[in-house]
Amino acid sequence: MVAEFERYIKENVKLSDGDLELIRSVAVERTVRRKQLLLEEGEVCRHKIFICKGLLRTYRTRENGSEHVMMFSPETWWATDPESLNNQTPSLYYIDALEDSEVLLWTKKDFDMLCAQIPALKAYSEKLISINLNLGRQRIFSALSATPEEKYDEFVASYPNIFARIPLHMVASYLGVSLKTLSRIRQAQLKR
Amino acid sequence: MVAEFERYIKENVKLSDGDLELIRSVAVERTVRRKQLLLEEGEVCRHKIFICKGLLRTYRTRENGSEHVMMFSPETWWATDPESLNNQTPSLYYIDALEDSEVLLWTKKDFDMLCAQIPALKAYSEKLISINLNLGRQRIFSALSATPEEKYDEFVASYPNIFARIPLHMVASYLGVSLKTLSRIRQAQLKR
DNA sequence: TAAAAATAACGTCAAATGTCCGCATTTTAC
DNA sequence: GTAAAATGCGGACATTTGACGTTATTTTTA
Repeated sequence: MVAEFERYIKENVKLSDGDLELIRSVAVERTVRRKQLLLEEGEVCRHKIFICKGLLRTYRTRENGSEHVMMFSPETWWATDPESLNNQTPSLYYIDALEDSEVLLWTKKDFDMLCAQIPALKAYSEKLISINLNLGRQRIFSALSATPEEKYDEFVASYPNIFARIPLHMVASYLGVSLKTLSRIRQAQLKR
Repeated sequence: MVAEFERYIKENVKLSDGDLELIRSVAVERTVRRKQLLLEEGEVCRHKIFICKGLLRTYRTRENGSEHVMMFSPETWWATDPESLNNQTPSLYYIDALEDSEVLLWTKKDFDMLCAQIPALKAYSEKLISINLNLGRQRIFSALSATPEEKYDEFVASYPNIFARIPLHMVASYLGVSLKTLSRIRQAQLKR
């Protein structure tokens, strides 16, 4: 399971063998079964999660119980609730597995230590944050300005790999439209 | 004009007198008239902007010319396009002044230098980024799950100060609803 | 101060969207 | 292997929303 992470991290961060060993030494391996939760609302998020294999979903609910998908995390991506993790406050999010998955976990304490020891990792971590910020902005703009069909097309084009692996009602939830609307869009596109 | 910034920064970052002087020495003061642009689509964003006085708006347009407000920045807030600033790529955004404003500007180069020299500033900058990330997430969740009326109520409650200073059609644009819908909501609330 | 622009409400109408329902098919779990 | 659950389509209906045009009022600008 660690092999996937090694490949990923070597591609993205220039590390000495010692650095890599250090990072690995504080990582915890874990397998997660489909539908299993890694984080629950109200709980304090304890880890940064790297997905070696599988697919995670981060979502949030409203008082009425409706679920709203914030993010999908397939292999070689990360998942966590940074707000809860950094501030040690109860999380508003759920993270669960859409497929049986293999993940690596780091506690905040250990990850902070790693960043302090390994400047290149710290820099990469900052880069990821900045990418996330941009993706978030893009999504807000899309939510404000795009039609449901445009949102759908964007999603399929941006995440073809993920798209094929998740049920449509979760795509709808991610896009902020009803499954009904998504069905209609797909029907209309089929007829062309 | 610098006085506002001094008060702000002293409240939030522990700085030596020398640090403060250094930060000030590379800042450029500028006054902006209402409707004037500080950043235009296609241009590379050159500055981090601190608003001492006034109100800025960051927005983006679609091919059809529609405007979508990403952010309002009143006094003691910041504005910039981090993506364009960091990567020196053409921006997708406009930044303009909704009121006659007074701002301080730092180039990326100078701000990077400041962060390298002053760890406390770097840390604060990171904290701001993380706050922004959380606000972005919150807004996405709201876009996905809230009704127009809930979005409106949230906005008024969260930014009462800003709300009173901007035209309703810009509130509507920020919320991602039409002015018509916003009018209806307000009328309905008046009748209660 | 007068003309022009911006702002926001309102009415009407058509289109888009959501909710609720059932149904068929596939997938999952015991 | 079978029962149960999940998935996704479709119809009917009510509601919401947006587009467009009009008007009144306020604000800006020359």
